[in-house]
Amino acid sequence: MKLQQLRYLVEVGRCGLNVSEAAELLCTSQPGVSKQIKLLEDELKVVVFERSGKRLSAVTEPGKRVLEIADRILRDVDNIKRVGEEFAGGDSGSLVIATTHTQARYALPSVVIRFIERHPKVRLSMHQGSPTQIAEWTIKGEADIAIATEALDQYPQLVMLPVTSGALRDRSDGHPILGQKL
Amino acid sequence: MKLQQLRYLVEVGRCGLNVSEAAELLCTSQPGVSKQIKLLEDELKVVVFERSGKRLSAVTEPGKRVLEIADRILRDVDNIKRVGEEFAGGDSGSLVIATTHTQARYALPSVVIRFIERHPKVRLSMHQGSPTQIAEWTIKGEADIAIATEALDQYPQLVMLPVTSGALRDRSDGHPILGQKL
DNA sequence: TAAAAATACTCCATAGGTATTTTAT
DNA sequence: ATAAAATACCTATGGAGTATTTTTA
Repeated sequence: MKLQQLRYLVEVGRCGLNVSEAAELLCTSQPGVSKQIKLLEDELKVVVFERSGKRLSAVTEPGKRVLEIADRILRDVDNIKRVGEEFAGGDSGSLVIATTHTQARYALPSVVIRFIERHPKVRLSMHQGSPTQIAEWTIKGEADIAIATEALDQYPQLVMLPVTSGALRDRSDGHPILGQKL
Repeated sequence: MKLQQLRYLVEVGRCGLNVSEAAELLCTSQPGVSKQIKLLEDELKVVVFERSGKRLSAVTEPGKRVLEIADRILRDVDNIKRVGEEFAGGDSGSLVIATTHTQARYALPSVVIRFIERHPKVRLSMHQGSPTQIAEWTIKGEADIAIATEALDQYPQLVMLPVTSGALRDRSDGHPILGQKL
């Protein structure tokens, strides 16, 4: 099994089973993609794509599972490539979090601990206040981000990112800003 | 980046940074392992292993993170290889779970749903009872496994597997029997 | 008939092996 | 003195490209 093969597989899945289109996007040749996909299917002994004659027509049940895992692997490959940048000079500075007492006490501690471990060069500070206060701090630039469950949507000057428990459960690659799971 | 390189990396980590020993276990040559590890370090721009002269002496901080992700990738590679077997003929039959009312209501539903999705050919049935009852059912062979938080350790005829929340959190590859995370 | 997949072949980059040297216990 | 890692070099596998044929929508 080669990582390339997983890339080919996933890209073909994304392109609605159009091998030629996938090859185009991957900057490679169509025969190469066809060949590697077959080799991988042989190795895994799993038919990932149903064929009607020569065209690919559907993703089989086991194929869906294979694509799912392949996708996770490729995301992890991206993660591993980012480790260098994270620990390089760029990953230093300071981050000011404004949040409510509740968040600071319950949701954040575990996240903060991991954030510090992972970004040791970042000076992290937290300011606690009411939802209104933390929003205003963030607007003034006194804080970089505000974390709360209410009131933040009242401020059009702020970009709001949803952090529902559902969204977090579904994102195995972590929150886009926090870079980790809660 | 090649999967082999990740294997080499992880194995060297496991062998206490002894490249020769790792090469032995991997059934390959020491120079090959040394070379591939360097190539990977160059590509990622991450020094994974600290060197004192020619010997490897420690794992760097970013290196720890790389090893962590590499390990996860390799586990997923194993998972993808198992998909074939899971969906092959072997993965059919029936499984009888004996459990308490509490487990059946709270812990198990989500696990059971995923188990059914993943093993569609397995006829799954659940019997609810007291801890004592379910233990006896399992001993008699009326059930295949018993799931409970108490009393099961009283029966020497049963093999007991711990399923504490801590154990589950730490196993990203899932429970040995359930084959998935709770 | 037009677009997409398979087949046939060719090439060359590189993973991995052997032999050897260097270096750290 | 010994065992481990690096270096040098060589070989051969297989990934990827081009050209072509086959197929089905």
